[in-house]
Amino acid sequence: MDSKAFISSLKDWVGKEVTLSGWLYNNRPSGKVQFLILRDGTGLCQCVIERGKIADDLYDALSRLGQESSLSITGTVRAEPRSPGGYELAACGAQIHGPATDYPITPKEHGIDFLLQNRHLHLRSQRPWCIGRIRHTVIDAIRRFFNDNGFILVDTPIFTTIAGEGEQTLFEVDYFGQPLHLAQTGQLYLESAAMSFGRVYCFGPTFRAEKSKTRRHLTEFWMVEPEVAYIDLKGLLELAENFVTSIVQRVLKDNRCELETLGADITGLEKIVPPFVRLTYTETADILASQKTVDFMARQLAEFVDQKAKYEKELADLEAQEAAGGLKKWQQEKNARRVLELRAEIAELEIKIENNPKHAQLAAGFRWGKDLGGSDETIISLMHDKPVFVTHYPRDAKAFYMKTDRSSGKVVENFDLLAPAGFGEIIGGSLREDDYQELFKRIEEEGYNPQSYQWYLDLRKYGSVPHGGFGLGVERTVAWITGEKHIRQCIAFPRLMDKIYL
RNA sequence: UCCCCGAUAGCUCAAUAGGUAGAGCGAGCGGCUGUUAACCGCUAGGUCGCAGGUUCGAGCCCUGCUCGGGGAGCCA
Repeated sequence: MDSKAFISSLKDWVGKEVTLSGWLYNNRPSGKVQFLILRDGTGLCQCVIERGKIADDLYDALSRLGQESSLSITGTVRAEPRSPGGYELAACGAQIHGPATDYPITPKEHGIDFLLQNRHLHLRSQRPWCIGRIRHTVIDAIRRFFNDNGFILVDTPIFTTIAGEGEQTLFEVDYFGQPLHLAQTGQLYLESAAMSFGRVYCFGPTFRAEKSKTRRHLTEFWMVEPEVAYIDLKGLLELAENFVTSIVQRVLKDNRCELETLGADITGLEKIVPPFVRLTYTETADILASQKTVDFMARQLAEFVDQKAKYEKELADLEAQEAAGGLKKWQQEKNARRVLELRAEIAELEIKIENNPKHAQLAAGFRWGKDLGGSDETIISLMHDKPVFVTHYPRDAKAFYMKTDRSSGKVVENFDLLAPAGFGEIIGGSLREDDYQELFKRIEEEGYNPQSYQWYLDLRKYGSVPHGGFGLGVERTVAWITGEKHIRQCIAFPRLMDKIYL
């Protein structure tokens, strides 16, 4: 008797006969035995097919089967360290469902454009699979954290009339003849819900028409936003650090295997526990313009140059070996692979070497009053191995709804959270201006029409309370945790500036 | 909107100083009892992004365009 099983639970089936259904990941046939790697969505398993144990014509059909053909294999489970998941299947039967030929994505390297053109298939590959599973954990941890801490979920509208940040980064839509735009934040709606439930959060897609072609930007991304009544900035920072810590700890617990496959910095993630670093904007500005940063950037540059020289030497050595000849075929192959890796690393370093002086110059020229740029955030986050809160930005550089710090008048009670090791911003948040007159003034200063904000102003008219919240970008969080360089890999179907593949 | 880089076989990349295009993978066929992006042999596969120009001769040099990558601004 055989039973249906999933690869992730094979440890419970050792010695028993089961049927696995999935897709062919790779096949290594030989005359008398073939090793067939099956993936079923829960993992990879090596299936051993011996000639004689199954019908000859089935054996031959299997050996000719193309990558990603769908099939079921029946066999006995046994522990086998040489199999990807630690267990293998000694096959006694198989059924081919959908043979595939010429699957475009091979086990070799591909360029990013090709992979995005084939994103519908690329999702089956190891890296997207690992990242997708971690994303699932991150989202589950987010919901659990808020649900377990007394937050009520409020779904805010996607078609909206109201702008959170500046007015220029919105996607306009024609709503039965009326111009509307896609939500770039649920925050303003959430503030009114917080006055009902006390602690609320919203979680959904967010749309921004920013023309940013960088590895940190998508035009459609997922953001979770908590909003809390009766909270001060100190409380908000504590909430944020407990929140981020809970996400990281959950991934460490549930997805260690995926993190290892991806080559993520697990020891770095293990350091993510409260308290995080706290800096004010003013302190940050001083650091950026200081000799410390000049030295830091110089040291970074020297490291890059040094590393590049090392890679170049290795590359030259490999090429010399190649030219000398006499290498075994497999050694040539291995070298060729390393050469590709080295070229990619060198290209990456060249970009860093090129950007370093520009970023150093931007930092050195930093003057109080400017918003922190992406490169400035990178520098600060590179200096720490824990997340960094930067608080109290200049009022003029920030959105109208942020609460002016009453002790200075020039800064707002806000914060950004920078993920460590150079990743940069994953959270932006603030206390909200809760005084009617102050808020009205700010709306006018920004040139907005107060009438559009009538209901928002109402919240300050009827029982206003100190309150605040923040937004965490899911893809950025996933990219930081997984060590993925580009956030387009952290969502199944990314929307990029000027580009939608599928 | 601005700055930098790139486009050669289905894929990833080579082509020294301008001299009529190569490798690996993938595909097809054959071989191999345990492989780990297996290995060995053979076969097929290219209008060098597009349009001009320089030259006896252009993948390589020049101009324009298209597409892609990275970065600045802005931000999650």
